Amino acid sequence: MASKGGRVTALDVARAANVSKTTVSYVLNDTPHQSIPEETRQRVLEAVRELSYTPLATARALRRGHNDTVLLVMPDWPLGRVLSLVLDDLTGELANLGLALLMRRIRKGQSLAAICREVAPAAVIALGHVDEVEQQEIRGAGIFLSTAVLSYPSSTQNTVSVPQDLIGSLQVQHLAARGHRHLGYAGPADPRFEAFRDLRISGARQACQELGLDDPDVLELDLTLEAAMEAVRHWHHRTPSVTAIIAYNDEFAAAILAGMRAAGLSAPEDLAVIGVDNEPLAKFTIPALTTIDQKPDVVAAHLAQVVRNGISGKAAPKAPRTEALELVIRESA
Amino acid sequence: MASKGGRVTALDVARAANVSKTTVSYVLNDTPHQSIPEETRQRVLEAVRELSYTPLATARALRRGHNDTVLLVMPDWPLGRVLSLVLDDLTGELANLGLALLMRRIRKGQSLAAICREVAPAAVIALGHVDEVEQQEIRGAGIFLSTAVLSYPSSTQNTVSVPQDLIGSLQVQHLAARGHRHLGYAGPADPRFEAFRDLRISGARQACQELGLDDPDVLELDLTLEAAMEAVRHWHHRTPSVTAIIAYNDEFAAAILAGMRAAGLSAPEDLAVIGVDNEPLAKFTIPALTTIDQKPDVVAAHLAQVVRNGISGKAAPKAPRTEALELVIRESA
DNA sequence: CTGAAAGCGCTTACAG
DNA sequence: CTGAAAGCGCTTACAG
Repeated sequence: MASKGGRVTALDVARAANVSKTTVSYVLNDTPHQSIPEETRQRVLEAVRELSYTPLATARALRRGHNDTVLLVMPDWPLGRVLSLVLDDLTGELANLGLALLMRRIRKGQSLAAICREVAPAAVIALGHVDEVEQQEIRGAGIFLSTAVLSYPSSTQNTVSVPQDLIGSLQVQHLAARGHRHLGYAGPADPRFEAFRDLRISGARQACQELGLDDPDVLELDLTLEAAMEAVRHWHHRTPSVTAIIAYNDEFAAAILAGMRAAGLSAPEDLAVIGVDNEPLAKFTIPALTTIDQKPDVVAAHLAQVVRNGISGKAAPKAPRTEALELVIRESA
Repeated sequence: MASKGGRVTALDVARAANVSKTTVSYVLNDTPHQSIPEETRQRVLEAVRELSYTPLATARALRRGHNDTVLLVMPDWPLGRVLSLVLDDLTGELANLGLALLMRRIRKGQSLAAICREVAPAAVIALGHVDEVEQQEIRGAGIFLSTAVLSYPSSTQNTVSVPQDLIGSLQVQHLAARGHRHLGYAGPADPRFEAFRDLRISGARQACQELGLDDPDVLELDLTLEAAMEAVRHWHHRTPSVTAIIAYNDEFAAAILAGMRAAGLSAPEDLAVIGVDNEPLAKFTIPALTTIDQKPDVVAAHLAQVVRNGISGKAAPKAPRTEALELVIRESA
């Protein structure tokens, strides 16, 4: 069946259908401004089916100048729960656009532009910061869109950012609404979380200012029961004593809850606690954890929309701010 | 600089270095059995640097017959924590082999073989079952290796399976060692978890038989406090009363713990509980959760090894069984 | 040691 | 309405 080497090519289909490769291509791509008689069309499709022909993506990509992938470039970040869920949804959204997700880790010092030149994707989603020069280079190099930066304040064009600062401020707003005036912040020391942490803390700080609260008492701690107990004691015995804790995420929140219990305190009376992420276990902590859900489906849908618009040259859609975030009130605060 | 269209090609480099494209390619690929004088070599590399030349992956792929990606095909499974971690590690491992991970969702009825023909990846990792015919087709179609099936009993060639049945049996073994004779099983009703759940349950069943325990009392429940309370009451009031619960994962385990607390029971005295996954919050439940950790790094390393061997035509390495699993003993069982 | 040339499988002006 | 031909940018026998 195949001409040689086993692979079925457009030429094989053309022969079988008694047309030229050109016609095969026109039919398969629904090329506009071509009028192909239904009868011919059917003959081609029949041959395609008959021979189980699948166009080779690399050949098409070489010709077109770019392939049907969205390159996702990840720095050394741990692939956390929320990001995983976003990617999960995103693969589905992109599939609807005929695109697959190509994941690549990028190491410090590697040039994103070089990777883009190599891969020639339809679009790029870069996690983390991309400097102006590289952005220029990428946008200039191909016609392809380069989009997105997760988690950073939206400084640049086509930036998708999950508003980390807003997370911090939502946490504070909820605690303030519950009457808390003196807040503590429990976050990680690990530099890999730095970017996220600093944005969240700064959002919290700003909200405190706006609401006339004290600046939160920030503590960096390890995720151990001992560290949590110590932190809890520190906050509880301070003057004026801290009455509510903003946790970097549910993990820290759960640690604080466990630390409180070990220290003989109970939430939310002695100390209220609010987390971030709405981890699956969060509703089963005791007391059940109040937290901020970053809606992965909203983020993924927006990301896909940005890519779609970018590829077709349209302006980026308005980024969700509060829409991507949901306060989940349970018992801990 | 570039000949036209903006893109710098091997020809531009060749001109700049005063050699032919052939030589450029030889230098860049370290083609064996070629003896290129150091001086020429340097001249080429210098030109490459000068022009910021990056070979176009699609062109190379077209020529070679396959590209430098590993196609990861996912069925409709939710991308859970463990799988995310595996993928996270895997991207790093594959990067070391010069491969990127291409994620594609596959819908029921879509032909995996067709996707492979389209993408022409260096290797395929298919999650879920792939029938024999398609396996043949994929292996036959290209020279590329098709590998892996997560979670299924290793029936076929090149199969990587995280031994789900072993998870169930490890859970039972631990509970039995603690003196429990009458066990309950708490699992999901959602059919998307069916494959995993059934394997885990069957592993648990088998272990019970081998150890002379009763068959576990399996309950399917929703992840709500109410459902958990009801289940707890059911097990507690049964005759003979169940004394330990095997949970499908930490989420179910945490639900059971919360249900127990709501029902006035305490773990592990009234009912011991063991989970699976070692979720980040698991060490902060009260009491801290005993669980089975599926070591994502071990699984990822093995997966990468399978791919590496497959590509170079070597036999698949022995699959980890117990090595990929670790019993994490805390307080709940 | 080096280069001219073929060819991987597509798409798309262009000519009829 | 249809096809012959060029060309996307590589790699690799092959010939010198």
